[in-house]
Amino acid sequence: MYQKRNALSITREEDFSAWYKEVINQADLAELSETRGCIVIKPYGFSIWENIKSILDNKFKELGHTNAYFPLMIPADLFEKEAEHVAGFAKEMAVVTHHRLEYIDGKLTPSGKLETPYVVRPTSELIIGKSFSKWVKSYRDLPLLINQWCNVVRWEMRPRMFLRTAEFLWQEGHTAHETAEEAIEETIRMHEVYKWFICDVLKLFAIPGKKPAYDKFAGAVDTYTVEAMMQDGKALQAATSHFLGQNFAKATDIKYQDRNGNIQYAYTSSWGLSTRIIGALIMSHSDDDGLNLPSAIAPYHCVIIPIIKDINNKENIMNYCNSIKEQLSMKFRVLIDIKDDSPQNKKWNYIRKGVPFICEIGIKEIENNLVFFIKRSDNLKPVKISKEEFINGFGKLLNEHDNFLKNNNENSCKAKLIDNIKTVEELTDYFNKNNGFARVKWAGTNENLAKLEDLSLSIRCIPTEQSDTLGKCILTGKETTQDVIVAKSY
RNA sequence: CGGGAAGUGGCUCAGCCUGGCUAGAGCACUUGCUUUGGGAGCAAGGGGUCGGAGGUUCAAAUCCUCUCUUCCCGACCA
Repeated sequence: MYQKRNALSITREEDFSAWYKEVINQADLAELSETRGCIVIKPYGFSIWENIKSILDNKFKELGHTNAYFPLMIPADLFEKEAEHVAGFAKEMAVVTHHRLEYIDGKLTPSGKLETPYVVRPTSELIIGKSFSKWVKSYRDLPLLINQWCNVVRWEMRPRMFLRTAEFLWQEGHTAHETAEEAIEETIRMHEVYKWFICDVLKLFAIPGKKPAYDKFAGAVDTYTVEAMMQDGKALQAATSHFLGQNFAKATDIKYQDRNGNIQYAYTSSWGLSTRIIGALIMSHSDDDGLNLPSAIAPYHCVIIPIIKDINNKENIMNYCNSIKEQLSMKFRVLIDIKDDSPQNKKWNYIRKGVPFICEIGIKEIENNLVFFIKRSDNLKPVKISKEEFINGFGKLLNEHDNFLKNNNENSCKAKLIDNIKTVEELTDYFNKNNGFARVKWAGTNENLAKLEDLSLSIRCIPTEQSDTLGKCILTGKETTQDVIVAKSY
């Protein structure tokens, strides 16, 4: 006798953004902090980030990059060197102006004003460029392939957990090259890495492409983006890679002597992925029962809940659980939850945390050499199979889990990917009732962009895969072959 | 940053309009007993000074001013 109910108290249908917060809350990923606009990433949430970090870090190293660390605070005047760059970030910089606190009238007051203020890095092109300028003398020093895992600060006006916080964690890769071709090649290589990570590893639905010129990174020549679609049809910029040309090399004086003995400016690239991707994971795979995680980054692949009704069976049951764990632990992340709590509570907690497989092991399983488990991704389907079958087939089960997530997400997103819109009127019509990605023609000029802004829409990217068919620009009517993706975004 | 809403035990909220007994409820927590394979029940118990500062008043969670924070819409945002 039970009532069918969801693990969360609110559904996506009722209120998507309240649901989003509830998923985070119930899965114990993060909480608001004492500091405005900043979150505390709790252990379970952080272990997801650690898994993300470890996969990407290995990939970066495989491709020849090495990690280094640069200062958190950047002399503010360094930003004067790159006009476009500073214009892009000036409005959201935290500025350090004092180096001391004093009690004045019983209140802690900043004192010791700095001659030159510092900004807390919003990104590190300039400070890293300054180091590069010392490290690069000859073409033999190139390419220089550096990555940094760190935090950055952008004073955002409207914070949202993981999606937009004043401080966030990310990696930023910075490279310097002899030629523009090599720097572009590197930019695209890293763009491809992100595409692989986002689509193949995290199983998100995303469209890779280039940013329109007016929307590229401040100071870049070209920006490549992976635009992921969330369940509500909105776009989330999941990772970007920038070809910086010689702009930052000139600003920070990265010069080298080329093969002919001439002094040249290097060509640079930069690329980054942040904790925002955790927001994308939540908004792509989670459901009304909470989080649902792809195996690559799930803190636990399997949680085993011992069901001990009779204390005399405890040892037998624990031995059985341990033997399953031991055999799976070679390849998989397994937890036996021995906390003193009811098995039902445990189960529903792990459902909300998105553990792919939750096993319940009691005397019935032992007597019949079985494993009872539920599949998180398959509508909490209960399954009973032999212990050997479970252990030997666990890799396959995880694959199924991942495929289920991928297909489920892909199907729901593809339904929101439309390509039959030809006019602003049709666009208005569609977005009045729906959200999604509209693939439309755009001639590439900045005319009439306000028509999109009025609909709270923007050009998310110029997809790498183009249809190469001729059509009329949705904004100007000019003939063009160029396809772009138009959507609302986070 | 503009418009709107809200801050009361860990969480969700009632009380405020019309100031006045000891500030309430549900969930969570603790203890005990009975339970346990689709979210257990009963009983007892612990925990809040009402975001902060100032003001009005004999008296403030309640009225006034300022301030901080959060949420929603927008602008902004690689």
